[in-house]
Amino acid sequence: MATNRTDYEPAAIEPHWQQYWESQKTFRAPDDADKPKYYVLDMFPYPSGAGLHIGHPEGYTASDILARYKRARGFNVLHPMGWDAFGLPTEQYAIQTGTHPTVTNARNIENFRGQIKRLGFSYDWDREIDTTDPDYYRWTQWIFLQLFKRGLAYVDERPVWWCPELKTVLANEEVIDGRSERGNHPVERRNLRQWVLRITAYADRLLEDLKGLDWPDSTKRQQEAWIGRSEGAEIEFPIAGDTEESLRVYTTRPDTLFGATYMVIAPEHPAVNKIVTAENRDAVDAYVRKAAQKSDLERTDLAKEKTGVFTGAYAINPVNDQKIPVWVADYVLVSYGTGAIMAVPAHDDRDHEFATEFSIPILQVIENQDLPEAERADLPYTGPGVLINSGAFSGLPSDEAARRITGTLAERNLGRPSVQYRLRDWLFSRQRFWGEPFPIVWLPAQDYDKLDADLRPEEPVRYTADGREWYAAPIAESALPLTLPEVESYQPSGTGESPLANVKEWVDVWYNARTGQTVPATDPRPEGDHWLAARRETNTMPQWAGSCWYHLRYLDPRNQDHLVSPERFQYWGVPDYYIGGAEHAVLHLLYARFWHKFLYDLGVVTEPEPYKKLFHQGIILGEDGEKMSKSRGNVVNPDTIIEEHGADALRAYLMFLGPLEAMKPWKSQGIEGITRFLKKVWRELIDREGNRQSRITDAPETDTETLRLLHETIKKVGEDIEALRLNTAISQMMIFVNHLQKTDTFSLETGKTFVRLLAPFCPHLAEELWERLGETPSVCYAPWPEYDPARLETETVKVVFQVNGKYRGDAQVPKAADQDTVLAAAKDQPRVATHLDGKTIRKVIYVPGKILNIVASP
RNA sequence: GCCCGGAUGGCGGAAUGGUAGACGCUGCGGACUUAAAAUCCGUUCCUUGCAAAAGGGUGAGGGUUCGAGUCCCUCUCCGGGCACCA
Repeated sequence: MATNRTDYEPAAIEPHWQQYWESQKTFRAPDDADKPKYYVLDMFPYPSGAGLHIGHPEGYTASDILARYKRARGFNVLHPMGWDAFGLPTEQYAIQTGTHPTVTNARNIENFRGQIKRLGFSYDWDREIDTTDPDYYRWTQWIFLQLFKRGLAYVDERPVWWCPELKTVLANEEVIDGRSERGNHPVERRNLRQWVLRITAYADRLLEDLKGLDWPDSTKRQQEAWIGRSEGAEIEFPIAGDTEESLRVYTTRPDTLFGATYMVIAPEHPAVNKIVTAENRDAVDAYVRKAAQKSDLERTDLAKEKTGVFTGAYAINPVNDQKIPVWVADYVLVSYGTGAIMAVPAHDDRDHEFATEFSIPILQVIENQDLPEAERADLPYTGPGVLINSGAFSGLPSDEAARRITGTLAERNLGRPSVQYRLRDWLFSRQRFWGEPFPIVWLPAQDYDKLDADLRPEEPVRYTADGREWYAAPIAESALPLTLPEVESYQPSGTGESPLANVKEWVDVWYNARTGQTVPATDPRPEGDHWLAARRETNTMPQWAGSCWYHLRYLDPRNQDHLVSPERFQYWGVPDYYIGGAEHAVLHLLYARFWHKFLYDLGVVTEPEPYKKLFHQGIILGEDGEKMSKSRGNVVNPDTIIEEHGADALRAYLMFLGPLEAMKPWKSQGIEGITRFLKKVWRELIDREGNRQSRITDAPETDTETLRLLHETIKKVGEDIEALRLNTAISQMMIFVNHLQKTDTFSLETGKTFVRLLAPFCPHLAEELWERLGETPSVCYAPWPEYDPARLETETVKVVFQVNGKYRGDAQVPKAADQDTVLAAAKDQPRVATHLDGKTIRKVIYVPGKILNIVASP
């Protein structure tokens, strides 16, 4: 079965074993195995036209090593791969060339799959999934329907990020510094009707459950910051004069309420129009218009001066009945808190800047008495302290004052404790063709009344356009998947509508108000008055949708009745290890947690978190130390490396570069060292005729040093794999092979043990050697070697001698030697003696088996 | 501005508070060869020294300790995240 090559020729042995694994289905993960399960998940790739990037095999090799190791450890390992294939590049290619995205997608997947297979990863290809496959997105749509029914999906006309270049709206998470995350195009605000998912309903749980996750700290912190929980109070400020109006503000510092010398409301705040006085209206209107035109980049640019206008209105401070002016300023965001603030210039940097700019009084109400007298009046001061100028509350520490002021206001129904989140609801619709269609139709108001109760969401979802009200109604679950129609043009309209809106024969349907079934409007209307004329939703879902739950579909990829069957989930559960890039820290990883928690609430899964253990592989830079990019011409193509050095060498080298999580540059010369190592492994085991080396004996290993090093290597490689310290695992294997090279003879058992250690890293070579050493394939299921702790022990140990902390020699001493014996041995050494000469020993520190430090002074 | 992470030879990196530089790359010297490739051996932190050895050395400065790359404080630089969220 092994190849007949006499030399190490990866180009011959790698395809051979890849075919073997494929034909034998070596990595098929049975669902009914009588073994403990282990689920290793990779972040699945977007199959771009550019093919595999070197960053893909980095993470995938690490997970593959873990998967193969766990298999050898007796686990039934689930290690799947699939395609996150909806997305803009494929659609843009379709726009440019007219090629249907399905065609491009199939071609790209074909290419990716081939590249991945050439790397020898141990995926169970029977479980391959593709988010654009109707059998897959049927369940994405199904989950959406459940969200819809439970009131977690709604439409909202709201200012959203619109990217003129991409001709679509983007989520907050997809906008970085006023530019699109994908493509780096400028974005602007537009008011559009959008689907939104109520992720904020899960904010507290998403935050709370982070604590129990075994994730990189930085990623947890990023999610924590993104959710941005803050505790404070909402306070009611009545508007002065003949009006019932009042402004509600949110503040984290109710203790500074006496220092509020003005208020600010956001330009978009609905109260602006109601409170503005006649003489100020023109100026306010102009300001509001201007603010609306500003991009958020302009609005959030810290360097710029604060702007705002006075509304002419005054509000009453509920604690002291002071009249304070109400301003409109764009430094207050309508989308956070209540869209209005009480401004305390003495104790807030931003308010201080604004008050200084517009000559508004600044009143200190907090004093930090830990500061020297001279500095206590330095403003703004934003820390805690003791209240001053605050009526009955003066003299209280700020934290206690905050509680008492909130309590007093609550009694008068003018305030209450409040928790706010920075997290906004998730903007979930895109004006694109290449995405999951929403399983939703729109009905006019009068028809919505005819809708069966079972089809109605908890709260009606509706919007108004051209004076008519439209209501959302769900398509029957049994009618899923709702597939994408054929279209003639993929060009977005640019008006905020998807290309699907142009496909009349798809959009217009007869909708059954009892069952949710639809038939095309081009067909005759079916019998019965419960068949209503309806329009399909023409937006599609964002790319994140499919990846929110893919970890579940791998468990049961062909199930036609369930997203995942309870039995399959019962056995496989959620991934034990999830490996992927840190760039998804808040996007995919937050969305997926949200959907998974929702599925948990539905009872589809019985675990509240999808990814218990997460690891981010670091970025591999180009040889010049810069990020790889086509324009720099420093891109390393995995295919080229495989041709020159083989997949095993590429895998091992990627792991050997440095710590998996670190950002590190690629060096073409470095891979030579790995190639040399693999050739050396071959040569130590195989002679020139391709047979087992004659110096390998059948007898048990007798050389104690070989045995000790072998067991040390078993221990280190195993422990390092568990911790994904794969670079040092490879170092240890190199040390071992260097040792074998120096021995005259070693046993067959020693050789076979080493091959098993090498197998997760370089599986092709390991299979080949395994068979040539007389075993039958596959090495993948050969049990992982156990190390014998007794073999690691030596009779004597090396103790380092130090005088005053400096190395002055060492000696092998019996393990149980006591301090006096070792001290005597040390003193015997001339080098130690020299440094003790003329000195008195003040102290001796002896760490058995490690070190003997003699502290001596004249 | 705030919050993280990092800084070790010519390079990638290794080191439960216990000989800093494992392993690999590169360079240099040598062996084998007609020659080359491949392979093997030696050497490769700096200074002094023929050597033995001595001194210095993990971004900078201080501290804790018998002993610090590792722990603590201050600072510099680099990378990442957040950034008017009241």
